[in-house]
Amino acid sequence: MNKNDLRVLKTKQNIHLTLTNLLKKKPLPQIKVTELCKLANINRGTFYFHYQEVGDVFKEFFEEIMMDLRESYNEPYRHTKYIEREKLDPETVRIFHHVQKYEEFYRIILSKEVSAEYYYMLFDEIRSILVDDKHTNHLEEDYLFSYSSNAIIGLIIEWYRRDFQESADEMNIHLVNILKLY
Amino acid sequence: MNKNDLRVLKTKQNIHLTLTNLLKKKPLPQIKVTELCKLANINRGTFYFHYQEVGDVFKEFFEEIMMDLRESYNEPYRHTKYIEREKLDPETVRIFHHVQKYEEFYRIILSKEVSAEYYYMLFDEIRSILVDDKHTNHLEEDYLFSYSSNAIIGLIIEWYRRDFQESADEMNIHLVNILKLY
DNA sequence: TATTTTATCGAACAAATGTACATTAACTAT
DNA sequence: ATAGTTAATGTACATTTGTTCGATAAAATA
Repeated sequence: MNKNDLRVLKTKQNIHLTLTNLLKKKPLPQIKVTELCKLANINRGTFYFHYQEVGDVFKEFFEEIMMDLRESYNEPYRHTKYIEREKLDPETVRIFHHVQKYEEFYRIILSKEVSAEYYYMLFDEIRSILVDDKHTNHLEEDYLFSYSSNAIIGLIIEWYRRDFQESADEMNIHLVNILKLY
Repeated sequence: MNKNDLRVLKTKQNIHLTLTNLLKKKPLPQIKVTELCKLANINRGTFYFHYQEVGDVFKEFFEEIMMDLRESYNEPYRHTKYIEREKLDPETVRIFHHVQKYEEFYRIILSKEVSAEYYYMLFDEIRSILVDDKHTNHLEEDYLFSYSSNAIIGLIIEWYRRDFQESADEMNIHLVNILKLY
């Protein structure tokens, strides 16, 4: 299977587009392979040639989102000459803006109906970003990274459950307050 | 459907036992309704009379675990609205001991293959424990609760990924160190 | 004990899954 | 432009799902 083959590109692009449209109408777990293929006008065997389940298509969207997440985090560092930081400065955190940008996707990622796999993909991404900031093999800090990463996701979960009504800037303020006060 | 009917009790007990045995052989998502019913010697229609999917049976196990969690969650969380550093005593934090007690279940709950629903059930339980003694409608603290709850789950995730090799007491030390040092 | 209630069974059904294979059409490389 | 490659198709099949329904056996109740 050559991913540069025009037929493959065309098929995948077709599937991506169809899934995007379907996601506007119904939640991910309710979208069947049969339905997706019928709407995309491709053979069901073709789908199984590329993927195992509908969730695998969504994972390809996920990759792009995680790239943007990483870029969002590094963004403030590009505009400062003080690259070395002892700690994450909440005021420079862009993660909430990133979530807002991909709000519709995060509504799916954070919904309880989907596989937990997406959650852990998000967790791993945030965690590795924190780790990259400060290289260490110390066990205590390994736990700290998992603690901090998931704490931030905890804020995102709360934000999601409040239907993203607050702005990303307000979320940053929440984070700063929590870190300063407690 | 009368849950006190002996036939119901017998059927559910049968299904519970069969699922427990199956979980020793294969992960939850691979267990089919058909397979479960065949082994339990019950009609598939009977299963659908009580549940919608295999995961619903697992949720009944979950209820018991969450009850034990609530009982295990003693000081220093009970009388504080957040994790207060000064009052932390590793001896009094029982959540890691609780996880260790139900280790085999948490291996399922925290596995990426299952539905995210279990994760949020755990999240909600821990969060409500934090909230219970401090009734407040203050927005800032709502976020703090979600932040703290998920931070602790972050530690449990890291522990799970290290195959629960450390003791519950050692996990307590990690938690205390993180709260004191950072 | 007799009567009523209802959980369970067995069978049937449409729909979706997952896989397999020969054929066809689209693409690549020369 | 041609030949070789392979993605995509169409078809088939066994399995699972989710639901329905009448019959039956087991339980509740009086």
